[in-house]
Amino acid sequence: MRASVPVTMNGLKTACSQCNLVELCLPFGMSDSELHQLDELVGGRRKVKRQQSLYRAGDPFEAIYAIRAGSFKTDVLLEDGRDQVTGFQMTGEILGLDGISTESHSCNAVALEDSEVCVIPYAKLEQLSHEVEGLQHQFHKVMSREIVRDHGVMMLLGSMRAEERLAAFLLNMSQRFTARGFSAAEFHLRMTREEIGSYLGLKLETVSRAFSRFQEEGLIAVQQKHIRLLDTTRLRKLVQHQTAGCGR
Amino acid sequence: MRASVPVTMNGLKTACSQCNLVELCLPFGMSDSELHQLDELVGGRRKVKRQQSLYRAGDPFEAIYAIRAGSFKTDVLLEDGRDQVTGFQMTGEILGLDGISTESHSCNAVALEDSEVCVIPYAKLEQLSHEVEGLQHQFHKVMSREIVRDHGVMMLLGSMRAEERLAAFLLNMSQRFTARGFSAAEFHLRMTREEIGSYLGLKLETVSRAFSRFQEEGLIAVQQKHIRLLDTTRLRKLVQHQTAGCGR
DNA sequence: CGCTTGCTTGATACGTTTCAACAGCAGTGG
DNA sequence: CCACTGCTGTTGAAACGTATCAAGCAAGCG
Repeated sequence: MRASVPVTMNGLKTACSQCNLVELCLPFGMSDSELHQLDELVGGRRKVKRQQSLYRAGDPFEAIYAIRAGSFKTDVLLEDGRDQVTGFQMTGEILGLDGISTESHSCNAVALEDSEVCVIPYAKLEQLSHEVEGLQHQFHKVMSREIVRDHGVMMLLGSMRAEERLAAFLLNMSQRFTARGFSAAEFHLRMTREEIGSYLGLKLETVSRAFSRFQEEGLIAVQQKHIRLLDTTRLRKLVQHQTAGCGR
Repeated sequence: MRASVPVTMNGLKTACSQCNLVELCLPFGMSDSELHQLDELVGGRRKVKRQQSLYRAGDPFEAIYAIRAGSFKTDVLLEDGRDQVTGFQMTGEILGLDGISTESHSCNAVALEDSEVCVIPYAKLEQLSHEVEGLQHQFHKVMSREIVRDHGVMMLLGSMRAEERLAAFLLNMSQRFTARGFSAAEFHLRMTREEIGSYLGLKLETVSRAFSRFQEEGLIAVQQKHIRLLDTTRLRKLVQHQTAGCGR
């Protein structure tokens, strides 16, 4: 067993075994003894200020990142200026998996608020995967989960209407806040209407209108970025396309 | 080194070292010696007839599949009957990665023509990943590539118009046929207009109209499912949104 | 305080869906 | 062999949802 645990400049331990996010993060489900074997996994921490990027498309791929605090968005840019937000990430979630395939990142990861990540050098992850039973499997699960989530977004973008998309988005957010010990019914969105719109394949005005409509109908209470879900049952029904339906 | 190589009922070898699809498939980039270590990887082959499914959403996850011959689509179904094609897969591509996360499949994989896959038991893959340097990394690349591809589809669904989507689809198809040694300019689509539409987030009529429009403008020649690309340059420009653009 | 940024709301324009009719082709069976 | 049937694809006209353009409001900040 190792004697020392890596320490950041500010003196904080970076060991997974000391982290309270284990059950949300890469080491989920691993035994205590396995957890201690991961002490070396994290190369260090990195702070990222709001609006700054953790990595940009084209950057060489060297590490993946576990969000320790704060939140991020990932987006892809087209030459003509259009961009598409491909996801929002919260604490415990893993960033940078897109980089493995070409050894350079294919999207930008931008902090939505002042944030901090654990840097997990990919070489170290591969190496430890050989030694620590369970790490490999857990890592595969993380990647697979990202694929499944992306399929969900494709479903949303490909076959839902504006209000259904927003309802699905809000319920997804609520569920993820809940998993982190926050209120399921009341939360603060860190992203702008434009970013939500980009993620949902809508213009910001459409997002705004959908918010207003939900509020009129008593489904939610909106105050800028602060959201309260008032009727999750009806919200859930919306996603499943109760409405007679036509248009797109 | 092993003496015997697994053999299917019809007497065909299932070893990757004997397969002509290596450079498209999971073992891509591996050394000859590594390749021989993979002889045990493939548990067997399985034939899937047109319209039949390789696995269905909810099925327990046990193996991933490498397409040996033929092609597939994957799709997700919503309770209300709507479905979304999440991808089309060709020879050498890997199916079933979505199942790792929850240990059960989250989508359906349906053969677009009579096809055959190599069954790769996931337990065996995990085990061999420990032994064979390079397999683990290659597998990660395959998963990462799927994530990157999905982001591309999200971009397409979220911020392109009908004709841009179809152009992107055709160019993608062309590129994949080329990688398999087929003509880049002339190919046969295995999927219906409805399936293309579902994948692109459009109705089949819209897909049909876009095909007709491309034909009128001399970009392509369409005969049912047989497509000839006549002007890939202009097709490529279309994707990059040359058109002034409004609407969605 | 004026400035900027993010959000809301309205009127109009546009692209895609919807509904509907029809054509082409394959498979079936009289 | 040729109706018959079902499936896939094409095309047109109208309806609908979302984008666009534009104006105004609220909040945050130097």
